[in-house]
Amino acid sequence: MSAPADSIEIQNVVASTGIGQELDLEALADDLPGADFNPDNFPGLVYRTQDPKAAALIFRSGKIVCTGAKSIDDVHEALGIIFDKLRGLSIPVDEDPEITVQNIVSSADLGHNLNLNALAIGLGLEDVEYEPEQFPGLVYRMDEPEVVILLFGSGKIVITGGKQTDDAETAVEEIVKRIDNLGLLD
Amino acid sequence: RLRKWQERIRTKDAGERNLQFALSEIDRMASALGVPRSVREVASVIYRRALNEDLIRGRSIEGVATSALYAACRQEGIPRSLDEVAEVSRVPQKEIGRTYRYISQELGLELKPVDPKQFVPRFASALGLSEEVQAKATEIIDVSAEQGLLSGKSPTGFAAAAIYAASLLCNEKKTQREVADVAQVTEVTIRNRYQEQIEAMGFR
DNA sequence: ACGTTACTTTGTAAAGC
DNA sequence: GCTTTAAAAAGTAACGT
Repeated sequence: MSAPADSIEIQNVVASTGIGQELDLEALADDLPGADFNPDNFPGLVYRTQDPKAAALIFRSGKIVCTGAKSIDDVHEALGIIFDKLRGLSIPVDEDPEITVQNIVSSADLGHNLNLNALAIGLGLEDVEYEPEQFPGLVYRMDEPEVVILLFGSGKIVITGGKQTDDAETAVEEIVKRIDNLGLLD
Repeated sequence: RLRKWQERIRTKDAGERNLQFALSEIDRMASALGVPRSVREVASVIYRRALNEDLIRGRSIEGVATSALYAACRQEGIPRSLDEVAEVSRVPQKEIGRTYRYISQELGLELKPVDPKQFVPRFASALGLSEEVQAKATEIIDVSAEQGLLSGKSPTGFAAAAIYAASLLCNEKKTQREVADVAQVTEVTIRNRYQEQIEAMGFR
């Protein structure tokens, strides 16, 4: 018996932090190999780490957004690399900058095909957005935990909007319950 | 005082002109789409509700008017695809879709997903196909939807494939290109849905 | 008729228009 | 609202061969 919750895989973690120091992004763009900085398009400088793979958006204020990491540990590792790189450029970086997880995106597999039409009506049209002409997934906004779940006909799902590691697991257990109660888990 | 009053009148006049503009646009688009007067009236009601609930702030009048018409078509059971609605509107399809989702949610329209069968009479008659083909296409949609093939699929593509399959089965063959043109989907989509549907029907 | 690439949806922070 | 970044899901579309 493989529970759907066991199939959960974190796909992306978004976090924010700050070094407590203003930055000259023009100079940083020259000193950081591989940095992308197009102030006309976007005010942040984009810097990618290879291991772990992640992308950081670095702003003039010293605030940083890290995205693309596969775990919270990877977020800390990637940001640690960036902090050290900045220190290597003689930029003062706070001792242990606070890192806040803002969003965790996970995928999972319910192990059954889903009738999305029946599910849209069963879960309640007021809480559901299902417009297959525009997107093949059914969008379900859950209150507890406060996450958004995308459900597909294959039974594969995406859970996003959570800030805690166990939000996805709680959400999967809850959605399975609700679908099962509707008799829509084949 | 006087200035305040003049502004109220000016605002009221502007609001009145905007409403008239929106309603005339709904009328124009409805005519271009060939939908009955009843649908225009439903669209007008939806637009006025959106106006009363202040849903237009931050959105274009034309976008809300177009979305109201799109919603009205669905509510009345004679849906137009977003592509078709976008063709007669000056608002991009993406914005119509986004605005529709917003007003639908805010007004609690709770419209059920579009049923592919609702496109069959219109697409089939545009292709000059008989009642027999329409009945067959409807049957194909029912059978394949019951077998779970509809989830996530575009209603127009699903209907187009069923009409293509039915035209073959009834010896009134239309090419994939002809069906694709009236349904505004690609031949690739018709091919993919068609393969699944004939298998669901037990043909091969 | 393939294969590849790219766009649709969800969430989230950042600074500025 | 928009701009940018990341990742998954599955469908659709538009390329080129």
